[in-house]
Amino acid sequence: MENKNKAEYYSPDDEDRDIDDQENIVHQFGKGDDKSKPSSPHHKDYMNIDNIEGGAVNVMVKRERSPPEHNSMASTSTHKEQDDQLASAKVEMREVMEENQRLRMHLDRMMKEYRNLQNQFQDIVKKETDQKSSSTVNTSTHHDESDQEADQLVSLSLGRTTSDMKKDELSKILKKDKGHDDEGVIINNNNNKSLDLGLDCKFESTPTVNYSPENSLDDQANKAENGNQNPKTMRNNGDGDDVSQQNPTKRARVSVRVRCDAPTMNDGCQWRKYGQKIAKGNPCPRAYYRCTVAPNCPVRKQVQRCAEDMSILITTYEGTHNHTLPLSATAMASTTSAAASMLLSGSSSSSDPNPQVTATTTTTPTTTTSANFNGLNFYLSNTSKHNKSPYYFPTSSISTSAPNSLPTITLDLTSTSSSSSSSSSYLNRMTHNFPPRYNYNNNNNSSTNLNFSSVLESNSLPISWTKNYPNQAYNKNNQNFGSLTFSSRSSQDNIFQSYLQKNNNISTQSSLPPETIAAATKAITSDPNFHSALAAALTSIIGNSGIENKSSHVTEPFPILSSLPSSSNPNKCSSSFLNKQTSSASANNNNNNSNSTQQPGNNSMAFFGQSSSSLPFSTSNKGKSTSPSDSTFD
DNA sequence: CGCCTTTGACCCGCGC
DNA sequence: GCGCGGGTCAAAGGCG
Repeated sequence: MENKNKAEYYSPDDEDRDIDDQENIVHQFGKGDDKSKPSSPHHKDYMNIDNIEGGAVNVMVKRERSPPEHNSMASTSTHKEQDDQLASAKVEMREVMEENQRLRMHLDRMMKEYRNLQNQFQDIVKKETDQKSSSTVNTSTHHDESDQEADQLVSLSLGRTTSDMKKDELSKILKKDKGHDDEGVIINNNNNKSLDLGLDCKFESTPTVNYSPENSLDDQANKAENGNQNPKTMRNNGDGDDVSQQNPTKRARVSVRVRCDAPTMNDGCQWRKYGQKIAKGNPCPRAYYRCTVAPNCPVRKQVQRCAEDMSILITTYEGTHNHTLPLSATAMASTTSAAASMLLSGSSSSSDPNPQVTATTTTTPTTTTSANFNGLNFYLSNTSKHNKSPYYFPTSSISTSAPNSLPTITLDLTSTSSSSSSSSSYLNRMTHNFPPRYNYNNNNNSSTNLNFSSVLESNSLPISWTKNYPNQAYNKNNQNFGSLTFSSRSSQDNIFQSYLQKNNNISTQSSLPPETIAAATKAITSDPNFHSALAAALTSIIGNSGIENKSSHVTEPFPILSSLPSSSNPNKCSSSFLNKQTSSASANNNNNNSNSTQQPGNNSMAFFGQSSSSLPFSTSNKGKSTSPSDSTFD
């Protein structure tokens, strides 16, 4: 039974159909697809309200038609029985529709509240920034306040904003920034860091999205330097535009650790290798790549095997794309944005201007800020002081290193969240509280699979951020790379719980202690850093069709399913990043070396991407390397 | 032929 | 000032 089919037969738009129409649906099902469904002769009709998700009411009634030559008595009783069951089905349909209505109302209310809060937040920010700018900031910092506010508006106002910082910290940073070149621009960049997270997936419907991978730290700077930047001049001009020369406090690097057999991790972007070095302390060479999507793109990445565990690939991204990215690249981009946002928001609230996290797995007693979105570990260490650990999730490991010029955050996708029981259970609980729409597996293994893998184009191990389920498919070595979880709760609780109550299949997984809900709600609502990451993550998920998409159905609280793949290219998903695993994913288990799998289509659901066109994640580009240099480490 | 990787040389920052 | 290490350049060669 494919959800796609369900959606075809009964979409949220059809809610206002009358019952007769629904009967038609019923008959359609009866005639049609579900040949595999068992059909009991004693229950010739059955209704399976198996998935009600954000208004996507899926009602399936299978009717086994009686042959016309049945005797009249049997036929009469059968008809009566059918009528009864039809009536009950109608009743259930009404209930479902009512539930759907309630959910819509919930969503509307949430959106209204959100907008109100946004407006209030903007007011506050404006007041604060006005005060600050009048006292401590020269006029150059003013110039984009309106833009900043607009950014905040679009980007959920989350992340590192001036209001996230305490006033003294704000003024510290502003003063510090004033001491540097390009201060005006940089300050604005600073302010835009996480703000741009929400802008990364501008609500366009173009096949590419604008992306600022590392928080758009220097988005404007990059734009400014557009057109005259080449590697040589970058290196020599000393304007501070070079990645390596920028103010460390204004840049962040995101290091992604994954278990990957392939030389590099296919993140969907196009890279060109420009150097390789043997770094001290690591026998494996470090490869340097430059983004080649746009000629002047300053983004670079370093790829290196972990010395301790050669199966771990450490990819460090640095810089900001000054161009639109292929959809296949936006997933990683958004993720790194979220991570960098957390890093910078953390560092902004810290007295240490250079929080440093390495990509090593060694842990130190140093305090760190860590976050884990259901196993996606964000290491955010700070060697100088205790931090607030605003998003503590127990699976996060901690690492710090010798000082480095650039703050770096590590997304550790290698750790198995199951290894830390408390957190995994906690996170799983959180994840389970998604409405069933996110739990699209037939087996109810709600695996949110975030997949960077380049299955098709290399032998890379699918780098999946999978949820930690026992029978989680698709992880070579049974590695769970964690998953990104967006368990924003609060007012959604009601919705989700109602879903869960409605759905017996899932209810077994959904027992959520109220304290957990409360804790999660509190964590989410109280911490701006979490907001930031969450915003980025949600932005990633929702993509263009998301928040601002007025035309999207109200029945789509998170308009993801509107992008349910129907036309995806199943053969190209080299960076199928967030494929919702379904039962079909079991096939992926068998295909670590096969290039024909990991299809985001059909039963899979891609989280990242704004439209169905996003699903193929096709990055194969002849002659261009989306997964650069397969021979780097050979 | 164009684009890519490779790889030695070079540049630069930092610590001593 | 010197050495070290990280990062980058750019010529050479490979590949499709």
